Amino acid sequence: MGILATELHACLARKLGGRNRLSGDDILAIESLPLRERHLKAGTLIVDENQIVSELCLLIEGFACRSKVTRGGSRQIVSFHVAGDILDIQHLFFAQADHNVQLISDAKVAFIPMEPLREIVRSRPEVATALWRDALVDASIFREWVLNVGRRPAPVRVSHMLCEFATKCETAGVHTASGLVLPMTQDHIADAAGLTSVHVNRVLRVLRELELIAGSGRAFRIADWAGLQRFAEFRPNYLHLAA
Amino acid sequence: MGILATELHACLARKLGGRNRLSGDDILAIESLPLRERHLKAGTLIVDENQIVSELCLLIEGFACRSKVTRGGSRQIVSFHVAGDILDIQHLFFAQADHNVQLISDAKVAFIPMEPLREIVRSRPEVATALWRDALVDASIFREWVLNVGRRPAPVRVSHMLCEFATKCETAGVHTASGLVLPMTQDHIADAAGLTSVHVNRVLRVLRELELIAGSGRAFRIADWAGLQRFAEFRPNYLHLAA
DNA sequence: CGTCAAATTGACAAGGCTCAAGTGCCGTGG
DNA sequence: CCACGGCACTTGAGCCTTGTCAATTTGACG
Repeated sequence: MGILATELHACLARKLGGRNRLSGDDILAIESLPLRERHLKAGTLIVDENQIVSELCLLIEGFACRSKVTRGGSRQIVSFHVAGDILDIQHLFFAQADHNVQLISDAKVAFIPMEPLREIVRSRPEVATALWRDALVDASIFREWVLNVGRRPAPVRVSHMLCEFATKCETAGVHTASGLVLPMTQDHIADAAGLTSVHVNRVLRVLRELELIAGSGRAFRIADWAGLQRFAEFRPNYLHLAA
Repeated sequence: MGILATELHACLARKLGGRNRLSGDDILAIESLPLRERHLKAGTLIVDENQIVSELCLLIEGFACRSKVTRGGSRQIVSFHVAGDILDIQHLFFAQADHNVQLISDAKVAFIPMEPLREIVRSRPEVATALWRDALVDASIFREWVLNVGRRPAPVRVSHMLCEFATKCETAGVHTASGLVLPMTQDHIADAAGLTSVHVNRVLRVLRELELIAGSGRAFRIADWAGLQRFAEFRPNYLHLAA
């Protein structure tokens, strides 16, 4: 395992320890997990729908998303992920995947075999609780996405998505919200918002005209963080960052 | 607790035992939970957004939904629930609610105080696992809803929703899929599908013309279950009913 | 038989999609 | 160092799905 592995374990321990009280033994158990590190290219499909999954994937560095596809072939992204996120905890219980997990940028990930993890979950309730809680936050975010995609007009919808992403990035320590540089293309944003990339482009232009964001292409930044949040009706409570 | 309480406990035990292996002690622990039964009227708000929640609610009989509301006041229903469903397990970990839970029909529910439940979760890993798994199924359904609302045209979207609801009803033993009588109004369907009730009405007419459903108003039934599933591109894998 | 909520229908408006063309950027190879 | 190719971004025109507004009908229930 060595030095490198320790860094990865630390990432996991930080993630789980953050909002939970883990004992020293809990941390030790986590650090004893075997894990396999990989550097993967942008676009790599980590989990494919219907695939049988036997490892958990932890995102150490970079960005990823989960998506589902219509029979007609249109894609819907259902979540974005940043460094520190656990990508498919559900496979602790479901062998077969019901969605895709794909890298948005080049990334560093760690794979953990399910079996030892299941053992820890059985023997260490606090660790199980920490993972469970994390999954519940995910679920809360999905609910907000249903609302966002179902009921908000495109400009608000896209802004809301940007606010959430910026907040996740800031929380993960990737960068500050106001300096946001998006790893995703307008196609990604479109697939996440349930819009076309053409329309996302137009919406971004409007946001630029409102001086909520500035710059062009992928390299834009949030020009007015408070204003964008107001416009997006963004209230981060559903991210359950506190407590 | 007596005879009546035993029936409610049985409901919970059945729900959790179904896809999990619970020991006799696990069942005993569940049956020792204090619970409070209530008969409530259609429309009752069980959980209000931002409210502090200290009890878990189990739906024994009847139908419920969870919803979120836009600043502008439009409502998005994020899930429907049938007899046997656990309505807000997330409050094991989050005191503050991030969405509403409301009854669609008159219903019988049971409230379980969180503290004894937390104790069981700490001491009985198998019970915790069963609850956790249930929450992961919920999350999977939310993902499907994001896809449904984000990427499917209205007629397919509504059909898909009907298929899911019929399947949940059948699984819960409420009635068979083909004899479905909806407890919800077209307003509910609209708020769930991210459409207007006017448009839902038009869509239902189309489905009737296609002879996928029959009857009028709320009292319609599925006329062609296989056909409706095909039309809706409904694949129940995301409900994780097996294994 | 009156009342009220839900369902139904029509006419019109609009937000977002499709199709299509063009631009800018960046990495690669000559 | 420059030319080329590819990919993402940008913009325009016209269409279509869905929303809005408003009136009417239906059905359940007291």
